[in-house]
Amino acid sequence: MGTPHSPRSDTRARIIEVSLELFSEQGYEQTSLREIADRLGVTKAALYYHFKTKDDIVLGIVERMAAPIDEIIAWGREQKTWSPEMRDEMIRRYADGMAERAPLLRFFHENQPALRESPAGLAFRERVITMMQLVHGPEAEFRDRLRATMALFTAHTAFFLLKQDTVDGGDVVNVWGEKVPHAELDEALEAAREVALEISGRITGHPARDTD
Amino acid sequence: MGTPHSPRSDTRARIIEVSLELFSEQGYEQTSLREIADRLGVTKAALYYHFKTKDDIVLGIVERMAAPIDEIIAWGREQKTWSPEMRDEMIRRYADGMAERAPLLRFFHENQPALRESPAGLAFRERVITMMQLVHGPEAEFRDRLRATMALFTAHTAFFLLKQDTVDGGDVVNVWGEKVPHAELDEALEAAREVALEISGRITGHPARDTD
Amino acid sequence: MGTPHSPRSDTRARIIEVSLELFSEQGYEQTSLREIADRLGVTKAALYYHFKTKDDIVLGIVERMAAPIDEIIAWGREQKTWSPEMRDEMIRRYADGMAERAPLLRFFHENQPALRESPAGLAFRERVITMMQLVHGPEAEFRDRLRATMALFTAHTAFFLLKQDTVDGGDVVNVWGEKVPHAELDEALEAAREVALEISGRITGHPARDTD
Amino acid sequence: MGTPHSPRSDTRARIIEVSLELFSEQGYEQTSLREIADRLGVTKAALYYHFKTKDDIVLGIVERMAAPIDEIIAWGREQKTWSPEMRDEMIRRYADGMAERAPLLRFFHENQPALRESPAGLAFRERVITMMQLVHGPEAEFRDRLRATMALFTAHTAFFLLKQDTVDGGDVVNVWGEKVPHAELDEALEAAREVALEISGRITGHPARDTD
DNA sequence: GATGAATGAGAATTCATTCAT
DNA sequence: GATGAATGAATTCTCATTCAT
Repeated sequence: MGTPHSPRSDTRARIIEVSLELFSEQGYEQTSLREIADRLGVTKAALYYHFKTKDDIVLGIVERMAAPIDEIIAWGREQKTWSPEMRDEMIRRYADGMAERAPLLRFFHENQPALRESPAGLAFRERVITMMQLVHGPEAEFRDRLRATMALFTAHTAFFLLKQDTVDGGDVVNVWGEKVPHAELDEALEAAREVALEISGRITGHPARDTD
Repeated sequence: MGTPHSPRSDTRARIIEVSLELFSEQGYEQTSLREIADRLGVTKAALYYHFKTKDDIVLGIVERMAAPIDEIIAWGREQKTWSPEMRDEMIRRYADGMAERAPLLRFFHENQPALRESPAGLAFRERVITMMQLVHGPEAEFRDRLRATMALFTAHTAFFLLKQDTVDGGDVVNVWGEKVPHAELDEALEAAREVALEISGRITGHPARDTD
Repeated sequence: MGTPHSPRSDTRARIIEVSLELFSEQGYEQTSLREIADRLGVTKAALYYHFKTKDDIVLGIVERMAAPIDEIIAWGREQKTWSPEMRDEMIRRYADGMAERAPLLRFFHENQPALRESPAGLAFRERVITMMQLVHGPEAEFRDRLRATMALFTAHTAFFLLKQDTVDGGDVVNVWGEKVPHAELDEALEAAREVALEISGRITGHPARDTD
Repeated sequence: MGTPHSPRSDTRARIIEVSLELFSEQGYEQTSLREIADRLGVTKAALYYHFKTKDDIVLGIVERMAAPIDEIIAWGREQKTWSPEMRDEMIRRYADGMAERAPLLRFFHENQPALRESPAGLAFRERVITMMQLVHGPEAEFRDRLRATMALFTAHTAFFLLKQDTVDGGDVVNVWGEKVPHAELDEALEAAREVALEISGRITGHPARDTD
């Protein structure tokens, strides 16, 4: 014990991976279980061995993918009092590693109607709200809450503006239809962090009070 | 006689109204034509008398509802050269009247996967892109384009944060689950305009050049 | 009176014309009333002013188009006794004027399942049977009945083999995909008559007996 | 054990069987998937487990049923040069076993409009054309091509003239409404072969040349 | 002589889900 | 761990037909 001595079924992991990929690209409703199964080279029934329902797959996605966000939240909670420095550090940590987080965020962002009622949707929404509360601090007024929201959104919006629609092999095309050299991607992430901090920088907050 | 002959059947208009309502509340995929027909007290086939396809209803929605946005675009185009004043005026006009525009924006915002390929989706996306270009001006760099995007998003995000999920009769509940007195709504819109202008205020642009 | 002094509605006639055209090209089931109405520049409801049902249009077609066949039948009945000469004259008369008759025959030939039960279908089938009986004469045995059938079929089969699928403007394309110069059409009709007579020529019949 | 394991589910085969039966009796358009499913005692969805589309069922029919025709074609191709003997042997082989082939031929013969564009229709039409080409030999003139067509048609026309519409229990009724004793059926097939050979016998062809 | 608006019935198809093996 | 076969419920859409105007 201690050592994971058998790989067991990595199918579960692959289902999660592929599902997120497809859900994020085409949408939750637009992706059928057959499609997921086909891409994995298994049958639909196999999916049901690992997950009770389609929605349950989403729950699996959240569980496996939300860890980095939970870490940010955990860090935020550790800081006993809210401060502008902590606020900006939250934003920075969120903006960093956006590249890996993007599919998950895109998925939840663009599939609100399908997920609104689902346990997975609720689980995720809760995290987002917590993040925002930590950014704007306790008892914030509407203006600050809005700023916190927009600062966080900015990070992935930047990413979607450069969303990767591969056109004729590997080219990144932005939302305006222009081709984007790969170099710009880093530049964009840099810009995202900057603009997000601009927005969060206006948050006044109540530094004196507790985070919770 | 004397009175202008009333439109023989306003069914078409009512279909558009009800559809937008349902699409915006529940999502495009989650709303079936049966539901729309039922709420209107007609049969599904009646919908097909007025619209060739479900997607065609969305096109109808865009045509009837996008007029105010087209007006803003038209105004923007009239200004022959880009300037910070014009930039902010665009934002102000967009933020005003957000209350009526909200369902349309929410609908497009939350149903991207379903509309991405559709004619209606393209028609709308085009408008959004044009709006953004007018806000950030010609030949803008990524940072400014991102700011323009976020400034516009801020307007309706503010609205969604206060989205009206009637719980137990008529109460407005915000995204954090708090009940919101109606008074706050105006306050929120005011805040939205302010924060949006904060963001757009950072756009440098190239004032010398033409808008197009 | 006596002179047709007002054209009245020629719409009825045009419906019949266009319907036969479409039914013959695409099939009865494959042709919707909307299609017919559209091509005529009227509404579906207008069709119902002139005909009680879709099937009634077919009846109209038969009534207006079957006259030449009725003439052949009438001629056949006038000949009090069956004879090889009369047999061949029937075939010749049938083969002549095939060009105009073709759409009607094609229509009935290719839409059997749809017309089997319909009054129009029965009305037409009756004529065909009568024609065949006149060709093979009374109390014929199966072999002769089969020959009569094939002789008559030959006439329009020849036509279908050269059926007019206009490819890139006016070219006639036969069933083997070859382009056919217009000259060949007359040649084909000539061949049809010849082969049909070859087949009917084998019919022995019972010359002594009455036609009926 | 010992016995070859029986095919797990013969549903696919039964779908093909029943579909051909119904398509041939009532026509392709006139037969709904519900009807097929009902007669099989399964649900419509079960059909979709085995076939992607209604048209795909037809493809299945062709694949399973066209084998005997393919064999005749294969035999024809083996004969390196065309000859009157080969021509007549083709006809004989085609006429034999007409009893089993009849539903398939009737189906394609009477449902041309529905199948014209479909893959299954094309697959079948191709076979028919190949058959005809083998019968009339290479570079035939129109007259001979027409004769080949009619000779082949004769075989199943004979069958349809005696088509089995069971009226009041089991009686065979021909196209003229007469009851037909079962004995006549063999007689009819014999007649069909004879008349078909009469027609093909007139084909001159170009014996010197290759079949292809 | 015709239209605009609507309907009822039914069609093909899709999909998440189940279960015996 | 997974499959093959099947289901039930729904969905979009089409079509002939009706009828008040």
